[in-house]
Amino acid sequence: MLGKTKRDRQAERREATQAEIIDAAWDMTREVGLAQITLRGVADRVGMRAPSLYTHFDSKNAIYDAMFGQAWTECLAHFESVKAQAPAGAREALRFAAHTFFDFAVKDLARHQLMNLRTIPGFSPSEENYAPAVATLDLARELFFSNGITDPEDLDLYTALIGGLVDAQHANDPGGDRWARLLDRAVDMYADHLDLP
Amino acid sequence: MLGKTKRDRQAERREATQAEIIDAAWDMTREVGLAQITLRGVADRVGMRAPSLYTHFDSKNAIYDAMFGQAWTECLAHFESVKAQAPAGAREALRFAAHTFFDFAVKDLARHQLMNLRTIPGFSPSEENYAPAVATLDLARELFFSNGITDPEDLDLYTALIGGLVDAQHANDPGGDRWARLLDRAVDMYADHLDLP
DNA sequence: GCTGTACTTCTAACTATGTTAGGAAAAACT
DNA sequence: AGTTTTTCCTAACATAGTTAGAAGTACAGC
Repeated sequence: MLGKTKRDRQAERREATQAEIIDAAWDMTREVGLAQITLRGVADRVGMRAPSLYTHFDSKNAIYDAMFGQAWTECLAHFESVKAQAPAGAREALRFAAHTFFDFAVKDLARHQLMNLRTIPGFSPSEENYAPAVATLDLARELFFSNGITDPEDLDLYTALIGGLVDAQHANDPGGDRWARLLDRAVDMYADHLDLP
Repeated sequence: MLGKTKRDRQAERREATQAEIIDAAWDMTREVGLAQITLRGVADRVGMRAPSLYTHFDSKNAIYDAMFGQAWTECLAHFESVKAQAPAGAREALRFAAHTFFDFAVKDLARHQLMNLRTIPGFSPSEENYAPAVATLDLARELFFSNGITDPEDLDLYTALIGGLVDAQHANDPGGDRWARLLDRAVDMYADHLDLP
């Protein structure tokens, strides 16, 4: 029997090519840095010439946009994959979430740069590729809710706190742990502030 | 009577020209954004052609470097000018410092971007122009010391906390106050954590 | 006052990069 | 088989930072 819906080989190949292009873009990013990738370099890695990339992406920023979406989709998937392992107590849950995010951010600096820092001049994510970032935050919101933390400002304070530690670590001691080791203390401070058990 | 040391008109003019150039660079920054300034644009504003700037600065990044130094020098001066107004209690002093820094950062986003965010690809400040940033942090360290907070980790946590709020405000709600209004709460949380009166 | 030296600015040009125009080749459809 | 659509190419443009080398300017010493 044939597949129910006839496969669209053309669309499949197109998607595969696009995936190949962003993979190549990540490759080059890890070699030369996020801002230093060039269309000619990316094209080389997939055996094309630069202008051909325009068949698949409207601009260089559109490539960044796709990378942004992919990174946050990964992040969302990661959070969902460890969601079940979240411990029971509110305090422990917040600590777990903090570590999950922090480790993910520190694991790949270029990725973190694209996801969380406004580092590419002129680039801002499209609505479409911003969606998984929103979804990830929703997941955090959910976790907070299920632990009785419902005030949006509480979550804002938490994200600023954890984000501040990540950024400080990234900017002032990359590869080290000067701020990483403050993470548990920070979460405890926050949990105490909310009178969590 | 003549001045004791003969004036070096050449050096004077040179410095004046350099100052004019960074002023023009700030001008253009405020019009088009920090990353979008061009040597030709800056040169135009001082009645020159782009290559002439190389008589005064080694590269575009050297101009950013000078701007960086100037911005932190301003910041240091600002901190020193309000230092005397710092209130007596430790908690109040921390709150005062937080507001001073936060307001300074939010007042000029481009400046904050250059001072605190790694936003210009390939640029990192020279030792020389990083000095006023270090001096500013020393001032904070001093304030902490004089309020009995001596553990370096305590200061690290504080800077990450305040920096996190600034960055969150800047990235997610520029011009608004979604994180700005959490500032006092954050400082109180921190002060409670350190058992400050 | 003239002249040589050092400094400043200029024009012309190079290189790298994102991007567009328009045509050839490949694939898909009828 | 012929037509259309899609993909990729070459050629070229515009903008940017930067370099080379000539022309102009300021000033010290004779």
